[in-house]
Amino acid sequence: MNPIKFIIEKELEGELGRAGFLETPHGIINTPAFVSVGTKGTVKALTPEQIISTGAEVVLANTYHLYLQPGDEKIKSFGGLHKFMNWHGPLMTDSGGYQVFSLGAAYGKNLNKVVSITDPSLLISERSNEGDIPRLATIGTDGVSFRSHIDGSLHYITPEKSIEIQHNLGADIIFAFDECTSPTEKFEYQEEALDRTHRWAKKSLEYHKSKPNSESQALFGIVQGGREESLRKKSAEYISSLDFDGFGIGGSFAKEDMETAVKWVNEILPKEKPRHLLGIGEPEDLFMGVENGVDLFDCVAPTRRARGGGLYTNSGVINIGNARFVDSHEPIDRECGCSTCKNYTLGYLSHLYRSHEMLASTLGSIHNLYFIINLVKKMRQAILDGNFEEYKKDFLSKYKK
RNA sequence: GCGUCGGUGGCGGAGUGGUCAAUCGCACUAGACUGUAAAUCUGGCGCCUUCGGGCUUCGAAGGUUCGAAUCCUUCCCGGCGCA
Repeated sequence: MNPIKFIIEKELEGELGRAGFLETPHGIINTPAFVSVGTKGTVKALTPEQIISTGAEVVLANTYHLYLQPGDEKIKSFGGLHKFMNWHGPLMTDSGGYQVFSLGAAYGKNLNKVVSITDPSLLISERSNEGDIPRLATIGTDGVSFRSHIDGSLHYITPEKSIEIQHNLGADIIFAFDECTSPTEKFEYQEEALDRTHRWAKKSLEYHKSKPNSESQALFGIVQGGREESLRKKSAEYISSLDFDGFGIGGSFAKEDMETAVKWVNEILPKEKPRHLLGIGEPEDLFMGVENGVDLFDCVAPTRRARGGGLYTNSGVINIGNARFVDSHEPIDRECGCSTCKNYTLGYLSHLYRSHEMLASTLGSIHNLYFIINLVKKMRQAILDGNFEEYKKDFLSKYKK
């Protein structure tokens, strides 16, 4: 039997977008949904009770990080990650594929998940001028060797190993091991990396299906292919030909390529299975994704930004560290219904932030997660109500990037 | 009063003849952040600037020197010790 069930309630007319829900062994996720990121088994600065208070329905943890510390066997001995972290709702784990990128090609460089191709320094293939900074991840044929960023120890992760770890962690939805590539890579490299991701996808799936965990844990295959139309389509076709329970759309994007990549892929992926746009989550990108048939998003932005003082408002992100908030008696956003906005002033948050109090991170993360999660919930409702386009226009006209 | 050590940019604190508008923290200020190497990182932080540079600074005033935050003299202020 299938570990998850995906139901589409309504579709956007003339578009790929849809609203529905996803049943998992630990509860329902209403889609489209924003997944809060809890890499090391904790959404930084928040207790599970506080996570729930933001409206979050699902959390995404990370295979690589938890394997290194405290170890997947350890977590298994505590009854799995749900119990270990006291999150009893739907849980996902990423495969460690992103760390192939962040600790590999992107390590020590000015390369991020979303880059601007207008930055000329990034147009130089990072593969051509190696040497200065040693990578922590090196790609081999069958897997990736990682040098632990914690203690320097060496670890080799294969698709099978990634799935084995994810079985021990026990999340409801797990991901195939993939290679996230940079958009600055040449076509030849993208093609080579894609072949590898496809081989790894097949191996991930075969290993998963050979274990009883496949009864209780869903496995999503990941589409890659960089910014190349031919590769994206080839990947979407290949990954959908395999018996995955759902799909991830991966890759580091040039901002201007994101929409086309999502479109190319979602036009091909079978519509009856859920799609997760990996690591994307700024407001304008969420609208783009929802409109183009993405059901799930995750992003570190709300929690990471909060820790750095960035807070979402309906008119754009503000920096709580700025001098103009010191004397403000206003909430972050008058229209926000989160507990931070209901109970605290910008002046107080400014004080907490300036004095490096940890409550600044907590209150900021509650607000940011609430803001983004609710933004996607409103998009979902707008699809159901048939006014998505109006809602999108209204929001984006006020929101300044 | 005598002796002694010290007075550097908002603060702490380097520097002890040129490469010093002055290392470094902190504070301040602005920016970045998209499957978390991230409670992180990057700029700016005397004044002016056509961004080449120009101008005024290291308790105060004199002096030595081609050149002084750095050496000398006197004064002012502070710590400590002895009376």
